[in-house]
Amino acid sequence: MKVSREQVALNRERIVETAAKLFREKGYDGIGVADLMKSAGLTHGGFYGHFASKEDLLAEAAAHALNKSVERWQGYLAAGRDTALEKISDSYLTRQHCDHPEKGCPVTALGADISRLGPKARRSLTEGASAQVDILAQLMPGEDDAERRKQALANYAAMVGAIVLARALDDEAMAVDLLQAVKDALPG
Amino acid sequence: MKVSREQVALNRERIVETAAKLFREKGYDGIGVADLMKSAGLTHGGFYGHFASKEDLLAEAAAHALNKSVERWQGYLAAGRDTALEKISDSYLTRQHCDHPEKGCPVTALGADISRLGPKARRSLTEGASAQVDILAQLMPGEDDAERRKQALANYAAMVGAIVLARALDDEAMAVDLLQAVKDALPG
DNA sequence: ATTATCTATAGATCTATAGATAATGC
DNA sequence: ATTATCTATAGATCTATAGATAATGC
Repeated sequence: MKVSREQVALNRERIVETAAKLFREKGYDGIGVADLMKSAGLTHGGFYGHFASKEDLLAEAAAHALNKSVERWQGYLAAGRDTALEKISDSYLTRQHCDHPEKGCPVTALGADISRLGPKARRSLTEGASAQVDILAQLMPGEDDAERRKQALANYAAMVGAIVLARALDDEAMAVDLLQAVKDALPG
Repeated sequence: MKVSREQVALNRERIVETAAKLFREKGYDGIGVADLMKSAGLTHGGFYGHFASKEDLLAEAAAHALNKSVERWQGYLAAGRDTALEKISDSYLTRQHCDHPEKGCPVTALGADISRLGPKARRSLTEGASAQVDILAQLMPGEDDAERRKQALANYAAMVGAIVLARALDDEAMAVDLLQAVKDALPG
């Protein structure tokens, strides 16, 4: 039942990607290690050869998902500073994002869970959020870097809050209004 | 072991208040019915005489906590339209609020959990959030009601996002910057 | 007599570990 | 020979229910 080193690496990556999806969809406590490994095509007991604990996996899964998000924003930035903010906002502030947490921003789906967990998971989230704020800061108006970073922080908070709220609301019209209000409040 | 009708009502209220505190502190899945009842000074089995399910209790606990928050904001509003927004922001956008989710805004502590639960819990959150947005709308600049509501929605999202993010961050300085950035972005 | 709370438990989870198995890689 | 994954299980939870108990309120 041993597999090649290459397969080990693929299995580990598969566990991380499955976890990134299922944790965002169901929350940290909403999916167990056994079901998660089953989704990844492996058995329960094999998990602990790859990770020391479920919490360690969350830290890695959050980092993985945040990295992909950061890379996408960097792509928007590289494609042109004048359209990047619009691309970010058009992908982030949508019903599509609300309806698919499993593919969306880990901060909105897992922020509250992570705030109750240990330093590893919180570090992953902090690094991802910092990177996203840094990108936003390059797209903000402002006299100096400090002012642009301040604008980036405030607008990032609004984007995160809009998705958390819109997902929890039982009022479709209000959710749509909320997304639009935050979109229209962005600079530019 | 039967108690008076008055005591029944007090016990029920005690369960709701204990739940409002513990759910916000530990998350919906972070506290069990047995421990919750123990904290309220009752036994596990007694719970199901008061509530049909754990999820029903969350809906009631969230409504209870949101009502208290709404009443506080209404108090600020009644005390003077010119200082109300500052009072709201000074109580909401603080480290104190970040450090004490058990006494804080239920949207920030339970929004992600509630978005995965049934209509009762989501309805409670929607009604509370709507009431808070209505209050904020009265404190926003703008030509007409629609414009003020739009401002209120965007600023409410920023406040919610700031707390969710600041709690999850592993970087004290960044958390403080974030709270200040949202505070400074409020109108007035 | 009614009923709110109690004790006890069913049945289903959960994380983590122990030891067996079998394929890789020296 | 080493080791990645497997099966099986320990031990601790979890929600919800059944039936006993004892105090209220007719």
